[in-house]
Amino acid sequence: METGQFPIDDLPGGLDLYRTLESGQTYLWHRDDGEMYSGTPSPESWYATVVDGDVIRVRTRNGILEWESTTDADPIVRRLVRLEDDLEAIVAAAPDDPLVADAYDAHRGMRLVEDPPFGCLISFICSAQMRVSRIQSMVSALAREYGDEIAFEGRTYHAFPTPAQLASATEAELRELGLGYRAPYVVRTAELVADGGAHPAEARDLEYEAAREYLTQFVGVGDKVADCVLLFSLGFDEAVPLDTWIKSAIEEYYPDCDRGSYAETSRAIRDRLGGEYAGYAQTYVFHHLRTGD
DNA sequence: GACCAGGTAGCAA
DNA sequence: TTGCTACATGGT
Repeated sequence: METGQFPIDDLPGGLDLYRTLESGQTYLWHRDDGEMYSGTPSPESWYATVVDGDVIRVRTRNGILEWESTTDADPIVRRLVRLEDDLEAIVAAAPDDPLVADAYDAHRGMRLVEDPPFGCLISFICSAQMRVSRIQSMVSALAREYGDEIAFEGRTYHAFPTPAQLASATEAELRELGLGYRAPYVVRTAELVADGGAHPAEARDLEYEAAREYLTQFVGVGDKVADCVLLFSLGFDEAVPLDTWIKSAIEEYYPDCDRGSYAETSRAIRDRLGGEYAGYAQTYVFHHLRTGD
């Protein structure tokens, strides 16, 4: 086992793992001590994920971010929870807006995540018309049924399935796991990636709106899911997914940003939320409104 | 038993 | 292009 740590005090803006990993941005982590999204974790509890076959566990205790892994996870942890982000500067540069300010104040230390592209893509295909706790259980089921098992420190972890592993699933099997009408979307998208027809990571090299358009070629991916993948996996911090919560926020707080179409409303709200880091503001507002605190 | 959840595909006009 | 509507499922 390899281990390491980061002093959180050295991170501008800090780090709140609970808010970062249980705010509905990522479904590729789980808490070792029980179910996600059901009560707050104890300070002792670990969050675990599998990246490229390596188990990575993290927790924060006494002002220290600790990790344990099957490999040298230092650079991986930095990337997954975006430790390099100057969160303090991002908050300081946020638009002068009461809702955004309240959201940032209420959830100090929440960072964006950077999920692996394929897992992120499938997660958000599953997310359509679903509550976050159920998305988590659907993604966990996919890992349990189709992903590699990896033993680490007396526990068994499940990697998110590769495109080929997921493409081997049938629609009927995935319906059995409770994916409902998303089942064929997941299978067809996995097949497309497994066959080499396209890969979500290829969107990284494109300009923002072209990248969003690129991602919609995957089955089950519309503008909103595409924005989630751009924001939570591909480094497009300006992406603002227009989900039900943000739409109601637009209706209540930014009615002039409602331009009818997704593309035009997206431009208006991105501009309103500060442009470059609009997605950061969106993630805080989403979490703030959804949790009510 | 409605109503809702980080929406999208398919089709008509 | 834009505007419907069907689509699964579990929790409140």
